[in-house]
Amino acid sequence: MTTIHDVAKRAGVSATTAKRAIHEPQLLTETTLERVLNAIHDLNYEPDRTAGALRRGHSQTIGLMVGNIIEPFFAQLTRTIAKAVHASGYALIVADNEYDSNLELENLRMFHGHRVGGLIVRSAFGSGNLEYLKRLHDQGTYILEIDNFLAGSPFGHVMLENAKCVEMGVDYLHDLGHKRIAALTMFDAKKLQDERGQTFPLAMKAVGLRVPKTYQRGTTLSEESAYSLTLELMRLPEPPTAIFSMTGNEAAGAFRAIKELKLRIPEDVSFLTFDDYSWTSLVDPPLDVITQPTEDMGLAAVSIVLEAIQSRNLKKVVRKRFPGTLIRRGSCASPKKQK
Amino acid sequence: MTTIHDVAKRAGVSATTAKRAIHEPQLLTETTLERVLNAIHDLNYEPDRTAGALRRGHSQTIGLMVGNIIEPFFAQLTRTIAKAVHASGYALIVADNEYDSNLELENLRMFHGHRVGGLIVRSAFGSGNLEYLKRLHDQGTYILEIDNFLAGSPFGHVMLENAKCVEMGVDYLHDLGHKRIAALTMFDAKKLQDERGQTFPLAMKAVGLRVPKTYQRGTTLSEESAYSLTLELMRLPEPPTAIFSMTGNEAAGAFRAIKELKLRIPEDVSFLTFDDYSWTSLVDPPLDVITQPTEDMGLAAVSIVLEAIQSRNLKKVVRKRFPGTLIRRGSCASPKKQK
DNA sequence: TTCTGTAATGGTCACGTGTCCATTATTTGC
DNA sequence: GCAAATAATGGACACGTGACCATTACAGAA
Repeated sequence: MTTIHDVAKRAGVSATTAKRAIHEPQLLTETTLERVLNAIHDLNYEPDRTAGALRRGHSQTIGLMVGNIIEPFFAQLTRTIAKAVHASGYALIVADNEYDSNLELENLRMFHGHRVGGLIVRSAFGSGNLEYLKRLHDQGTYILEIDNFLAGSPFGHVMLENAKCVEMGVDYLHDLGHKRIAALTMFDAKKLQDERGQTFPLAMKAVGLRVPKTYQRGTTLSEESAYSLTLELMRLPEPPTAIFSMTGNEAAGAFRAIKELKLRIPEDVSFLTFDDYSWTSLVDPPLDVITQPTEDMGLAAVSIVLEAIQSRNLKKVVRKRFPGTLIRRGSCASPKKQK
Repeated sequence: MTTIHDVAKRAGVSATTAKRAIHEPQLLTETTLERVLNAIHDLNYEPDRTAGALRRGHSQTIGLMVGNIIEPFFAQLTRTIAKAVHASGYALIVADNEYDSNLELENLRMFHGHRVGGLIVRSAFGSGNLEYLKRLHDQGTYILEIDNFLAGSPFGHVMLENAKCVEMGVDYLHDLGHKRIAALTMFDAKKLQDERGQTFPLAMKAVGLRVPKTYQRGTTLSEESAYSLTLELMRLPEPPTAIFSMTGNEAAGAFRAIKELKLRIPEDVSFLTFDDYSWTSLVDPPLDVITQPTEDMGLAAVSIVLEAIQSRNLKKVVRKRFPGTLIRRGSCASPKKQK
């Protein structure tokens, strides 16, 4: 394995000087610098970051824990974050918790073992791992939550303006004349700290509507559970005239169910969902969506984390919110048109 | 930072004994083992893997380089691989090359710097980085290609039976009576080492058909280029009666173009694509697809890489192929029905 | 008891780097 | 032309671990 000593030898300088060519090139003579850089190039030298990490106390590595990499929201986030992280010379270690606290804990241990400098985390529900996150922080890892945050969390976060978005959606449907609106979300909201689920009943109340008990059944955020919940909702004696899906993932299941019931959108039921996934504009009719500035959120997260690490200010807490945008494509209409 | 020495002190044993509790517990007395494990638990000790990596020569880390994390095929692959890798106590560092050799090289350097033990790579086209991969291998990283492989590559790979799948697709369309079949793929096949693109003309020839010059225009594998290519193809004086998309990514663009031209599937044009992405069964009509056993391929890749690393046999070359499956949903029909 | 073999535990060192302090070359001020 | 200041380079050491060798404890055979 080529080391800095090999480089130094070939360039005819000391190891310290060779190191400076990498970290503090302005301290070297032009000719010395060139000699070292040539040696680095000739030998294909690449500094051993595992050694650097040992000396420094943490690796030049950022951990990213998402809910489920397959969901386009997280895939997009991962990609944006990976790119930004690499641009700063850091590596990105990725894991997903599958919304499960136990799996999450295992992955947190893994991040701990690798002494990641920063951790961007989309926590599983349940907040069981907040203590471990605090320990990680005490031990030198900068923590930033993304997309949601744990109750009582002392850490910063980057999030969508969930409440405003839900209000926007409810207002939109209410203005169209809908009274029976069902949300696909987790309804056990107090315990689960899901802003969208928590806001929905409040937003309904604000426009003078209420959520029937029969609509208050939660999903587990999966496509399958949204599918079966939608089937049940639409078979009620008084089915909703509009369905408001709180994630793009659930939307796929709900859409499938509506198609299967041979219901027409928007004639029989209006459909609105979070997340502008590519399929939402390919289906018939194209769907109305509330889209998130995923890329901006990812870049913001990386810049917050790297700034904190590089300034060695692990105590800095940044909390940032991003607005969503409603895109109308024709899947929501006035219920008067409905039979 | 808690180290093994702190653990040893608390357990009243030497550091070496404490280490054995982790690596060779069978060598210790039951009571000694228990004392050490308790100390580990009490102190929340997590071994510093950066130190271990320095000593061992490589980190307990696998690198994964994919084309584009956003594409569901790679997202699914990433997830499967991440899970399997974590289960063996390794971490996964992820990067994507965006099909660009320069970006790929930067990421390879990053992997090199982190001394990854293994690398699963979906190379960008152009094979410009084969030399760097060979150097990485000489230096101690086990390399496995996935989804494609570079011309002249000495490494193992895990791939779909691309030729058989293309033949299957062409046979299917030919049996339905199609003569004018257009493929959405890269047509500069010799240079670009794309099995699907290379096989298509051969498979056509095998059933007595030929590919008109006007159909021999390539895409860049992106949704956008497939969109514009499809527009052009369908506006030809003799447009194809069937379109065969070689990736799910391109299928989205092509489908969008067909919809925009108000053409009906399958009445006006039949549509067949690789990759069973979730939207393909949501649109109207649901699409006929050739699906890949993505999960199996990911698991196979991880097991090959970990086996090689753990047996310290970096020279082992494994080449494994997986079959694709044709799923018929109604987007392909006999051209007789077409106007 | 004494010897021998094995089980159990302890000690030492190097991995390659980043940081700090020390030394040598060169320029500046008078 | 010489001291003082500054620029440029060199040397020493510790980070926490895994690998290897060394030592001690103990059981069984004579």
